[in-house]
Order: sequence, then structure tokens, then C-alpha cells
Amino acid sequence: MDLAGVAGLLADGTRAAFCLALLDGRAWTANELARYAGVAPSTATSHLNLLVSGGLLVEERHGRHRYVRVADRRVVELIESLAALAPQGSARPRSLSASGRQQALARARLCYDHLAGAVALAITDAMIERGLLEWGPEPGLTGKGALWLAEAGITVPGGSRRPPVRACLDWTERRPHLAGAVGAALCAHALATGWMTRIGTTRALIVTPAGRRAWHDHLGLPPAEL
Amino acid sequence: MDLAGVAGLLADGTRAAFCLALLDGRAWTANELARYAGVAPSTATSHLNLLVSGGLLVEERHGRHRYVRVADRRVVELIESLAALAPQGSARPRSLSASGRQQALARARLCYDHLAGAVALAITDAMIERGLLEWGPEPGLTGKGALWLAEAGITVPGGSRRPPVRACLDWTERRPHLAGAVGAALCAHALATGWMTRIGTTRALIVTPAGRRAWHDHLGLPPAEL
DNA sequence: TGGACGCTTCGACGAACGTCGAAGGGACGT
DNA sequence: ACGTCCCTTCGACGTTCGTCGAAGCGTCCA
Repeated sequence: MDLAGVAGLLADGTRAAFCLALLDGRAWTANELARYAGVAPSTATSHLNLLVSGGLLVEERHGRHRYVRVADRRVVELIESLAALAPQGSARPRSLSASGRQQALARARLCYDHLAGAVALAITDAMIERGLLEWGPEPGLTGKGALWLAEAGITVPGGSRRPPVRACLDWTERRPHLAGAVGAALCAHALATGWMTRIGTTRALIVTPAGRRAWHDHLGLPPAEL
Repeated sequence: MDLAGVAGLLADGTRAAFCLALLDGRAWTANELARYAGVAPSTATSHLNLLVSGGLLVEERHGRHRYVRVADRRVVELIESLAALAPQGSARPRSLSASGRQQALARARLCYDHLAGAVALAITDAMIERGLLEWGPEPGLTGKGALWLAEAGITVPGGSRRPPVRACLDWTERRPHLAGAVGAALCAHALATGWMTRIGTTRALIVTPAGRRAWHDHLGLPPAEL
């Protein structure tokens, strides 16, 4: 793949629309991208094959879904360099609003035994930003992270073969959130201390006032975000 | 012209070769580029029409000659972003080791607002070896590097969205040298303090005796290498 | 003034590319 | 086990695009 080849990957309107949509950092399915760009699913497949084999996108197969996302920060810079030279403003469309119950689910919910949804993402992001958590190359807790857990009074059960930190793909945010033994311990602690409670018998969760204070104290999360 | 249109301008091997050749910051004539890329003059004309009307190149007519050069620093950044994702394709078919002026250019020259050529490579390599600079995965200055800059009396202007460190493909050495805001600041400082001076009005540079001392003191570069 | 040179226009050719629908494979939920 | 859903493969169609040579135009130099 030479320079012209890489440029050729973005030289098509449909592929460019895919990449612009993926600039939000989320993972999209092939069908969503096809409907978004107004092309047939088979067309989207061939485009995604090109973009993935060209290294601009990476994919993750989950069941019958094919999730793709931008591979690298260099790709983002490339697309932004192109957009800077394209007089046509690249509008940032696409707002996914759903019904009330789904909004609650999208906000915070249980995913097996750990937290998911926008709140879980905010927690995960804050932990990474504070250097408590690392995704790659091997997901894991940092030394600071272990200390932080101890100070918060959260104990992670040992002895099991379960990996302490795992990345779980969030189906509303399309980005990975914290899972594994640490994620489960965090969730158990949040429920035990009343930072979060379940809505009825569903998997949806709400953050209590006490939880708002706690997340702000421990991670600096602005209460408005919860 | 939308994003895909801009990408399409660089999605052709001949046009990409034109732009890579023009990365040295000089102005080339249409015929030179045609011979360089191995296409007919008429073909070069149509390509140049596209690149100029697309805003990637600007032209100057002098008599019967048509000089073109890269329009803008944004275009340089775009090409570099593409080259960063096309690891193998950046090789240049023709070797420019001809006249004395070109040898001087190969030794040290301006590439837009930063240093290029063998001397620039030596500086870049020394900075990496001393742990002042890192290429990957995220090009950037280390903490030691920031300290080194301050001690050398070099201030990098902030506030801009320009990335501090970028890798710019060197067209004589075919390896990346230091670009970005740090590269520009380094170059400006070298010219301001008289470490290097321009040869006449060309882009070629020479290292002054004071510069030889300075590069040796700050980076340990052997004076023979400059 | 004549010839050389650099660039441009035009027409034509062939290859590459994006698009779709139909059919098939695999995973999921009932 | 069945239907449904998501994705993929395949073949075919039409368009776009890069390429060239020939001819033409303007500039420069002798």
C-alpha cells in the first residue's frame, strides 16, 4: 500500500462518509453505516473490507455483528487534515435519541455483574485519565489504581482465574467499559454502599445523591454527568 | 470539493509522486515533474490542473514556464499524514545526487519552517538517542526533551493547534526528521543565533563554526558530521 | 524573422471502480 | 428446530478516470 493507495481509500464518498461517522470514536455495525450512507449492505461490506485491510479501521466480530471503529489516532489526524482542506464543512450529524426507558438503560445498567452505559464509560474514562487503569497492550490496573481501590475500600477477590481487568464492548456507547474482577468488585461496592440502586427489577440503575458525591470525591466526576 | 474529492486528488500514483517531489518546498516546472514521474507532458498538465484547482498546489507563470509548489503547510501535513499510514510506499524512485547545489541541499536545507537534510537527520537521531524525543506510537517530546529545550533557550509557541512534534519525510535521506512546532522553533533559534545561515536566497543552509560548537555542546554531535 | 522550447487542448482508448440484487452462510431468539 | 436477522459472496452493469499522440498556441533566443 503506497501513499496513493491510502488516499484512494478515502477518495470515495461512501467510504469518506463511513470514516466521518466513525470519527465519534464509537464502533458502528456494517448495517448502520450502510443505512447512514444510503448504500446497500453488500456495498458497505466491500467498502469495509477495503478500509480494514488498508489499516484505517479495525473490526470486532460479536456474534452476527461486525463492529468497526477507527484504528488509530493517526487515522483521525489524516481525516482531519483532509477535512481542513475541504471547504465543505464536514457536518457532525447523527444524534441517537431513544425512548425514555432505553435512555435510562443507556445511562446506567448492569452488564452481567459490572456497570455499563454512559455512566460506566465516564467512570472508565476517568480511571484511565487518572492513570489508574490501562487498556493496552494488556488491560490491567496500575500501581496507582491498586492504591486507589484500597483507599476507596474496595477489595477484589483473588484466587480465581478471572482476569482482573477486561474490556467489555458497550452496546450503547460502542466503546469498551471496565469489566473483569475489578469491574465486578467496583459494581458490587457501588450497590452495597448505595452509590447506585436498581430501578425495580430491571437492569437499569440510577446514581443516588450519595453516589454522586462519592464519584466526585474519588474520581473527580462532575455530578452533572451522572 | 468535499473530503473524498481532496483525497481523490492524492489517490493517483502520478499526482502523489508530484506532491512527494514538491515536499522539498521548491517550485518545480511542469516538465520537470512530468519527467520525474515518467508521464507525457499532456498528462502532467491535466494532473497539475486538478491539483491547482483543488487548492493543493499554487502556480506561478513565468514566461513559458509554469512553476508549481505546495500551497500551504496544511497540505504538507496532509501528505505526511498519508505517508505515516503508508509505511513502505514512501520510497522515491529517483536519487538526487547530482550537482553541487543539490549536494548542499542534501546536506542541510529548509523544509518549510524546519530543518531538513543530513544535518537535520543527525540532530533528530541524537535527540532520540538522548531520550529527548520519541516517534512512536505518539510522536512527542519527553520530559527530558522539554527541559533540554528550556536550557537551550528555545521557546515553543503555544496556543496553536499545531502538533508539537511531527515526523516529516526527508526526500534525500528517506527517513523522517523532526517537524512540527518544536522543529520550527529549533530552526528559528538556529537561524536567529547564527548556528546556521542560508546560502544566498536558496533554501540551502550551512552550519557556522558557532553552530558546530553549539550542536556539540547541546547534543554531543561530532563537528565532523556537520 | 525563424526556429526551438514549454505548455495546452482535443479525441480516443482501455482499465479500474462503485453500485446493485440475488443467493448463501452463520448466529441468535423463540 | 424454525424463522429472523446480519453479513458476505458473486456476477453484471455503467461510469469514471488516467493515459497517450497529434496538433496548436505562446514565449524566448539567435
